[in-house]
Amino acid sequence: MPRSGKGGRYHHGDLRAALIETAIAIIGERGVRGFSMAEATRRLGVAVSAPYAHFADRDDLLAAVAVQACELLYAELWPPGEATQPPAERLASMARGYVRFAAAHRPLFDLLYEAGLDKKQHPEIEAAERPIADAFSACVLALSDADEAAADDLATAVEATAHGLVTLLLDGDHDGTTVGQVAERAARVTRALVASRHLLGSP
Amino acid sequence: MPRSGKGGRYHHGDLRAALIETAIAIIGERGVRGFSMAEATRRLGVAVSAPYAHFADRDDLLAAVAVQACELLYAELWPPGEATQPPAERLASMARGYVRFAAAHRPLFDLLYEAGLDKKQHPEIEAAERPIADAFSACVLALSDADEAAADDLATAVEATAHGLVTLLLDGDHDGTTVGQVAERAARVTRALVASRHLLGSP
DNA sequence: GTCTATATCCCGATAGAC
DNA sequence: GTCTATCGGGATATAGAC
Repeated sequence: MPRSGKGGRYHHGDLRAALIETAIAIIGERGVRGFSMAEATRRLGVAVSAPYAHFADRDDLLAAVAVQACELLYAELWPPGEATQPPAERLASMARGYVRFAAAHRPLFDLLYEAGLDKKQHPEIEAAERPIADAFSACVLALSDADEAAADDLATAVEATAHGLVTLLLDGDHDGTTVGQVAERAARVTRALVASRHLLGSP
Repeated sequence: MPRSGKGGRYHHGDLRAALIETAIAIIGERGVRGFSMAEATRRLGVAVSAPYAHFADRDDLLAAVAVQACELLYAELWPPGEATQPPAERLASMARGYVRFAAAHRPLFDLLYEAGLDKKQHPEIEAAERPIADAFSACVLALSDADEAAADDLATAVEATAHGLVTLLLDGDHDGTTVGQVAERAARVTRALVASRHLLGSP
């Protein structure tokens, strides 16, 4: 950690990036609600006012972290080279990836679903989420013979299941179950939903 | 609201209950993280120190609210007279009830899954959750020919799906979908999972 | 059981110097 | 772009009177 001595001027190479990194660390330790600008500046050894040269306010910094979270999630869901698999297996693979991402980057996962960020005021987040939804739609449409209503039913079911499994895992209901086991479970449930997708539609 | 005048002594009929009620209201408006003891006392017109005659600290009050939430959820999942339905329908019915509860009592639902309460330090909460898990197990075991592993697979899948659907609904991905529609969706996904439950087991 | 008063701490954000 | 200094606010929790 570069410091130019007590009280001296301090120039970080890239304070903006350092703030995002530190925010992730703090969120990991104390949760989103436990994050504060003050704590971040303390850890970096900069003045409390320094972040405001890079971010308008606390939410603006959290939004930047959220964007990074989306990019990482997308990379985990859609690894290069998987595009050749059949849609059902890609879907199961995405469910696995979702679980793995949440477990490996819990602070980021929590931020996305627990931060209460106003996405209307942070369109960057919506833009970063778009590719994820698109990757999903591609798989699901292929399994529904381009029937959009059926595709939506299946997509919602798979998304909800993966999300729900992760939540239950992270909230401590894991009686010794490992991340890998939960990921496999998500994949199996996804296959089961695909198999009985004809039951998912409205009557 | 009974007040004995500005500055005068104030005796609420049941401050403990009033605090729980007010906490629910505040959580509903500002979320769990937006709740504070100070705000609660302000709304009730009592001194900031008054709650400490009934609760050790902020978490202790939130734990009491969580217990009440569990009782309400249990009542919604297990309405009297439904015990006679076949297990699959009871299960679908519970999924519906879960969605309805979350939508109707969002502050309480959020508290249960977002509060980060240390359940080890609040065994009352675990005790209040027990009946819910038990009601669930009863349905699922009947559908699995008493195969405990299979029962656990199905239970986890159904729980996760209902939970995930609710989360997606509450987090704003409802493009005009109503609570009733999501509840029906949860019921249908549950039936689909029951139908393909043979796919849920580990290989 | 409730009040008044207070101690202690943390936070977000800004102004102005350099 | 970063620092120093500061304002204004809100939080939890305790002590002691009644």
